[in-house]
Amino acid sequence: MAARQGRAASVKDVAATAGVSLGTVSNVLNRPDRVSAATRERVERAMATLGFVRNESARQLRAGSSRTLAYVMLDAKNPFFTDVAQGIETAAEAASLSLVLCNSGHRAAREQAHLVLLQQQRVQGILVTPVDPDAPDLVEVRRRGTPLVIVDRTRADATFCSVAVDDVLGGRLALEHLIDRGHRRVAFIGGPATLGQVNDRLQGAREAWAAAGRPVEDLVVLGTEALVVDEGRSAGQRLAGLPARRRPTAAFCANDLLALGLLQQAISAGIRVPEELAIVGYDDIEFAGAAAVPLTSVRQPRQELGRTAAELVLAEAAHPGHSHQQILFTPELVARASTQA
Amino acid sequence: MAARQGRAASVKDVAATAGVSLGTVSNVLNRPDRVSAATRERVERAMATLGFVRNESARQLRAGSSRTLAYVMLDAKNPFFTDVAQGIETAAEAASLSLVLCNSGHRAAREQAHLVLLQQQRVQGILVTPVDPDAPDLVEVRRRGTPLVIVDRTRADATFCSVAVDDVLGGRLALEHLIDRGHRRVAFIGGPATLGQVNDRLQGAREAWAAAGRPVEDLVVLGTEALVVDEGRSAGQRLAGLPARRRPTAAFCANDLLALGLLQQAISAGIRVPEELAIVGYDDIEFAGAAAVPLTSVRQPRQELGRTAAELVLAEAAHPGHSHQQILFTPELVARASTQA
DNA sequence: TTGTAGGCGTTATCAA
DNA sequence: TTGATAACGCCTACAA
Repeated sequence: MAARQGRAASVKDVAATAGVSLGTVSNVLNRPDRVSAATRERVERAMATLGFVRNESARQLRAGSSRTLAYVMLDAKNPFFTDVAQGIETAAEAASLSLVLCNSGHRAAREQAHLVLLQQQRVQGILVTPVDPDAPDLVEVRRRGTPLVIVDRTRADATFCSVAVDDVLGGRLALEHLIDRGHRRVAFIGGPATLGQVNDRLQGAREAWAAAGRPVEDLVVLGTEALVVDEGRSAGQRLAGLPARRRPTAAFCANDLLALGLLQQAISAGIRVPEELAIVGYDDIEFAGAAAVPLTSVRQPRQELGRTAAELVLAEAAHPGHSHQQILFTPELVARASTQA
Repeated sequence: MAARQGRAASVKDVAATAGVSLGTVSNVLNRPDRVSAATRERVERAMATLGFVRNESARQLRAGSSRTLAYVMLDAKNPFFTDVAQGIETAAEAASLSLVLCNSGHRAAREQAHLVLLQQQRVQGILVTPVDPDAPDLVEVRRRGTPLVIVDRTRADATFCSVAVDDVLGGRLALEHLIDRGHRRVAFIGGPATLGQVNDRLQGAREAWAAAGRPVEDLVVLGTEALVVDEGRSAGQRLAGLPARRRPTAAFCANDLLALGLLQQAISAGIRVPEELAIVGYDDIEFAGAAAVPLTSVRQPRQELGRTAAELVLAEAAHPGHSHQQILFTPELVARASTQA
């Protein structure tokens, strides 16, 4: 058994069973070339029989810092964030750091608990998609010495590095696409308005609409309680309830879940998509292309977002005095059947 | 600034600036009642100004074990596993442990690397959905002293605790449902056959079919390369290509992604669901209910799976000599529009 | 109530 | 090539 009376085997135990000194064991581990082949083999055999595993806490204590990066996700069940995480992992792997994932699930208290834990673990850097990007907690993290980068949000004051996607531009792209296809009456579906992303997308939509010289009242805004499928469905019902001449021929949804709900409602009500109702979503989640009518959507460069964030946090770790950058990525419209007959 | 010449503030630094001894600082941290209010406040102020953060490595080194549990996921992008993770998190939180998530992404080497790291970190226990449940690596983990429980898989020899769902039963439930609804010719869609889960579901389907006295040849098996949307689509094309009198009136797909692909293909080919083709999926992923035609599916108790696995690993940590249990959960059929006219 | 000392496991330096 | 030793930061007896 590996554990001798409850505690795992240590270098000392290995040294004892191999009949060498503790320093020699350490050399086998860290500079094997300094050890003669014979002793090395004896030590390695001892390690195998004892089931020796290096104690990372002790290493880290000695080294003063860990070899890990952390990402505190806003919602582990949202594919958007898992894609971002994958991008981070790529960069972490390249820097031979390991990545630990934490999930706040939209709960500020949980996020804070994770942040404390991660600082205590002396991670090299923290990436976080915060519940509230303007929370003062984040400043405290950096003051205490851990580099921190904000992902998919931006802070009003520019006191942090951050990477995000230009949601205003995304909204503009969506509407320009619909305008190009000849729609003269369009619905924006999304909410609550307190979400920065929703607002930005709506603002972009309005800008494009105005730029095309269309009257404001022809861009109908339907609010939702949340960005979920159900709300898309009920928005669809409200849409269907409008008098025919006021009814939009196209809808731009603030995310794909809303769009899928809307699509489902339309299909079950016998409304043809895109002939009678064109739909544009946002996020281009995996299921967007797999929907009954494949969904046109605004795609964000998710993996790249993560990769870049990881690089920023490493840069900050290397040069603590560096100046903070707010990087804004450009979204891209992916046209599919839901907007073209 | 927190860091004095690169290194973070330690209890010693706090003691120095507060003008007390190191032991007193430790007491403020761990038994505040033993410290007079006045000194405590002085110490706390010192901590605040220095930006003191406990060093978890040092604590852990002294304590001999960490307060964390780990889950090595097979695929972080699959909602099934994130649900399982959420169940684990619930149990971890209840035991006031924190959970770290790792992702193997179906890569054995990556899984192994994670396992090594986690052992080095002296996590209290490891939960893993392994790339290969019969791999010998897993035995080595336990031999080296870290409790390990297998999630959503079972090992041929019963040398580990494991929690999984009865896939044979799941297959049976799906077919019984279709038989109940009068279908006399049914397709099973799924593959590759090397996946244990696929085989089990097919076996269950066959059992139910035989039990209903239906001829073997009326259960048509359509193989797929993988359990993804695209494969479901192409299976749908093969299905449509069958001569009308040989064409099944219902399909049981080995997972929901296949079912969504099949549904999409059917809708675009103008086949009515469920009137001309009934569809049953498996997993009941979030989008199953949000599909164009809401999908009947076999649901697995995902969160409960995770919760139970966490409890098992904690039990094993508490009683290293305990006997291993293979827990098999019961799936449940969720009937929706895709099978009822 | 506060201070002192020893040790957790690892690594690196220095001496043999 | 190998061995002895000190140090990383924290916690807890035990002593004052």
